[in-house]
Parts: sequence; C-alpha cells; structure tokens
Amino acid sequence: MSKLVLYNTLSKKKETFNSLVPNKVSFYLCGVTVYDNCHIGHARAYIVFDTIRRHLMYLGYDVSFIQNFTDIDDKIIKRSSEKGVSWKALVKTNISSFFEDMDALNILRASVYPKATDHIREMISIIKDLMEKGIAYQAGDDVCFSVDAFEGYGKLSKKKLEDLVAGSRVEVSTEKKNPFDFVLWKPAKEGEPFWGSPWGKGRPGWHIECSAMVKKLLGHTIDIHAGGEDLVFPHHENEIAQSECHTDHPLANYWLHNGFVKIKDEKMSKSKNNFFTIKDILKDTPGVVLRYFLMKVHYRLPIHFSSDGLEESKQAVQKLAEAVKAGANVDSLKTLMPISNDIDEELGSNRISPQDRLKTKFSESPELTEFLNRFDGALNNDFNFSEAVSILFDLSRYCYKNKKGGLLLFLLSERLGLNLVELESEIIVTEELQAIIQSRNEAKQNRNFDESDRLRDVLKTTFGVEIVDQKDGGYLLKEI
RNA sequence: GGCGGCAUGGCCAAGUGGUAAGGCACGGGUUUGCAAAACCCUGAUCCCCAGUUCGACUCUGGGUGCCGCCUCCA
Repeated sequence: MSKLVLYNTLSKKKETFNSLVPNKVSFYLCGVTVYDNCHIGHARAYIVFDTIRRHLMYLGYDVSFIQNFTDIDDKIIKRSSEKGVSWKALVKTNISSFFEDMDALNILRASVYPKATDHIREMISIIKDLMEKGIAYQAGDDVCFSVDAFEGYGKLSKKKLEDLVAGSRVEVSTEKKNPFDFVLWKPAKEGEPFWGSPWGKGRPGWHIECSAMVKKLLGHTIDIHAGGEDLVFPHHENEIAQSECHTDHPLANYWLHNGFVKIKDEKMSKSKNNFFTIKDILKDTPGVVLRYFLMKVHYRLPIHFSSDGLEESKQAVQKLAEAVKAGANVDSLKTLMPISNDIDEELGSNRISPQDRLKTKFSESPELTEFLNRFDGALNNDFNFSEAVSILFDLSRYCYKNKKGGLLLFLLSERLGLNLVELESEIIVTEELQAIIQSRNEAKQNRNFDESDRLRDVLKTTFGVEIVDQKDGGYLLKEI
C-alpha cells in the first residue's frame, strides 16, 4: 500500500506523512472571523480540509480536528455597531449560519470549535512570557511582537524582512521597532468590548488566539496546521513566531494551504466585494453539487467560479448518482453508516482501520479492489482529488456494464463527502399531477403517442417534472 | 521592488522522461413509439525559443502571458 504523501508549505516539497503519536493526528484548521455569512471561498477551504480529514480517518488515524472561531476583532465591532446589535448577538447569529452551511455541504463536525474570547487568559499568559523574554514590548498603547527577535521569521512564507521592507505597503508606525512587528494586545477605545490585562483594558491581536488555542487543546507541537493560502503571510508566519518563541518547539510539522476561489481571474474576497455567499449558491444548487465543484480541482490550485462550471458539476454528479443506482439497491445505501464515521472505538493494536474493513469487504472482487486501490493511491498522493474523481467515473462505467459496484461507488464518493443519494429529490405527487401521469399512460397504451408526448410536455412546462419511461412499463419522475 | 504559482483538445481539468486520465459540450451511430439514461465511434502533441537526452508535454536556461502574497482576508 502506498504511503500518504503531502505537500508541506514549510519545506515546499511533498513529504511522507508521519504523525507524532502513532495512530493519532492533531490537526488545527484556522476558522472564520464570524462577522458575516461565509462565502464560497470559505466553503472551499473547509471542504478541502474536511476531505483530507476524512482520508486520515479512513487510514485509521484518530484525528483531533480543531477549528476555531475568531469571535472578537475590529470587523466584528464595526459590523455590530452598523447593525445596531451587540457583538455577542452578531457572533451568535453568524456561528449558527456557519453550521447551517457546513451541514449543507456535508462537512463533518470538528472535534472542538474553540472561541477566541474563551481563551483570553491563555493569550495573556503567552504575551506575559514573551514580554519577560524581551521579545514582546510596549509600543505606545499596544503590545507588539518584535519580529527581529525571532531568527526563523519568514521561514514559512519564504520572505526576508529586508525584502519586505523594500516594497512595504505597511503603514509606518513610529512606535514600532520594526514595521512588521505585529500587535499582541491592543487597548479598547471608548465603548468597545474589553478584557482586563497587565497592559490595561483591551483585546488581543488576531494572531495570538491560535497560538493559545493550539497549545491548550493540542500541545506545543501539532501534526498539521492548515488554512487558506492567504493565511501563510502574515497570519501563520506570526503564529509560528509567537508560539516557537514561547514554547521553544516547532508549532506544526506539516503546513497545508488551499488555493483560492476566483471570479473572472480575480481572487474572491470581501474587500473586492466580488463574492458569493454559500447561501447564495445553495438557493438553487444542491450542496453536493457545490461540494463537487469546489473539490474537483487540485486543492492547492485556484478554481475559477462560474455558473457554467456549476452546471457542468451538476451533470457530472447526476451521472455518478445514476451509476450508483445502476450498480446497487439505493434503498439499502440509505441506511449505510458513512465509512468515515465508522471508526473503531477500541484503541490499541487490535484496531481495524476503515481502510482495512473496506479492503476486506471487496476482497472477493479483484476488479473492485483495483478501483479501491487506485482511489486510495490518488488520495495518498497529496490528496489528488481530481484523479480520485476520475476513478469514480471509471467505476460508474463499470457499474452500468456489470450491474454491480454501486456500493463501492457510493462509499468512495462518501469518502470525498459527496452524498450521492442526497440528490434524490422528493417530488410531491399531487392529485392533479397523478391524473396527468395516468392520462399519459393510457394514451401510451392506446398508442396515441401525440397525446402522450403532449402530456409529457405539460408535465415539463407546468410542473417542472420530467417523466422517464422504464423498461418494465413503469416510470420515474425527475425534477428539472 | 521582493517572493511564489499557473499556462494541456470548444470549455473544465489530471498526469508520466518513452508518444496524453476524467468531466461538460458538439457531431455520427446503437437502443427507445418518442424522450431520458446507457453504450460505441470521432477530436489535442501539451504558450514560445534554446539546451540536456536515444527520446521531453514532463528536466535545465531564457522569453511571453495570467494570477497570488508582501494591508484585513479561506
């Protein structure tokens, strides 16, 4: 069996994955600042890392998967005053919106969703330590981190401080020793939320929260730290600086970053105001289709968002869903436990990974085992989702030809978080609808095909329902 | 200015030092009363130039174009 290999931003190379503790993975994903609804750029990041997490679980790792909420910052304060609601209320609303979106995209719940404001004490303690070490200092009213004090500064983003200064867009602050020094603690202005600290009433800077939560929840060094590629600099760079000065240990062994969603060749972002929220898209696109669209491209490369692309994805997902039906009894699939949830609770050497279970399940069939191995190989190679998806289509061809393999197709899709059964829409058959269907059937039986075609058209145009005749004389209804 | 990524058939998109997965769309055919689905067939020599090599789309150098980070940002 091939080993898991992944691209590490830190080394800029693909590396074989080895966890710190056998069979366990500590995984920290930078989450959202909850001042607004999530957009599809967030969706991509969380889908990508959800799929990666599912693969780790599949390989048999017990994954501690942490995703934080940044629930206090300037944008939250600004937005809440604009809306005339308390910052706490704003945060609460956006967090529940976040979970709605995650559910719609079939993203598994993280092990823990820590909030920044629940870790102020831990942040203060780290800042104090950095002050005592002479790495942090008081710059006017702010407490700042001195980037010159950390030798490794720039090692993640491959930036040199000298180069940064040359083309700097950073505002020059007279108080800072170096323009790239960043704020650890800032004072609250009149009317702003605040927490007490040795440096007065205020709130933490952005970066320090992750350092504090990683240390508290996962320890000084973790296996994987992940986020969007825009977080590489300065966020992750600054996290490394703080944490490593504080603990004297590497923050994370593997750094994973996903590429952007772009619109018309531009990065989609709040500041450019060229974004779509997840809810915008979900209004007329099933979650599984959006998920497919956002993960069919290699996770480190940009994706160009377009409605054509979404339509293409819809067709593709439908094709897979049809193939599952051709190769298996769909009703039996609905009751199946997702393989990624099927983790052995027993620890120790006797544990059986989902991978081993799946292999055993299909060991009778060399052909299906081959599909499974190819699929595993694709994911083990730096999570090559595109290749994995192409194997799904190869398998769907097999399903049609052999009238089997639907179960495997379903399970492999599920490993990518694509719930194909989800597409089945429940069409409510009203009496009126039923009457037309019946008339059409009668017309058909009387070989009055002009009439039956006319009724098919009525179903289509006035009910939005496509009727598909079956070999056995029955029919299926499809929503258009 | 510094650092980095990308450039593959109409569109989207994998990939390997030995002559290019998959998806969508198009065309032809099989099947079907019709339709849908499925199945079969058809289509690219991989941005340009030079080099290394028996052989490069895949390696090296140069160029062109697009994008990202260097400010909040998934």
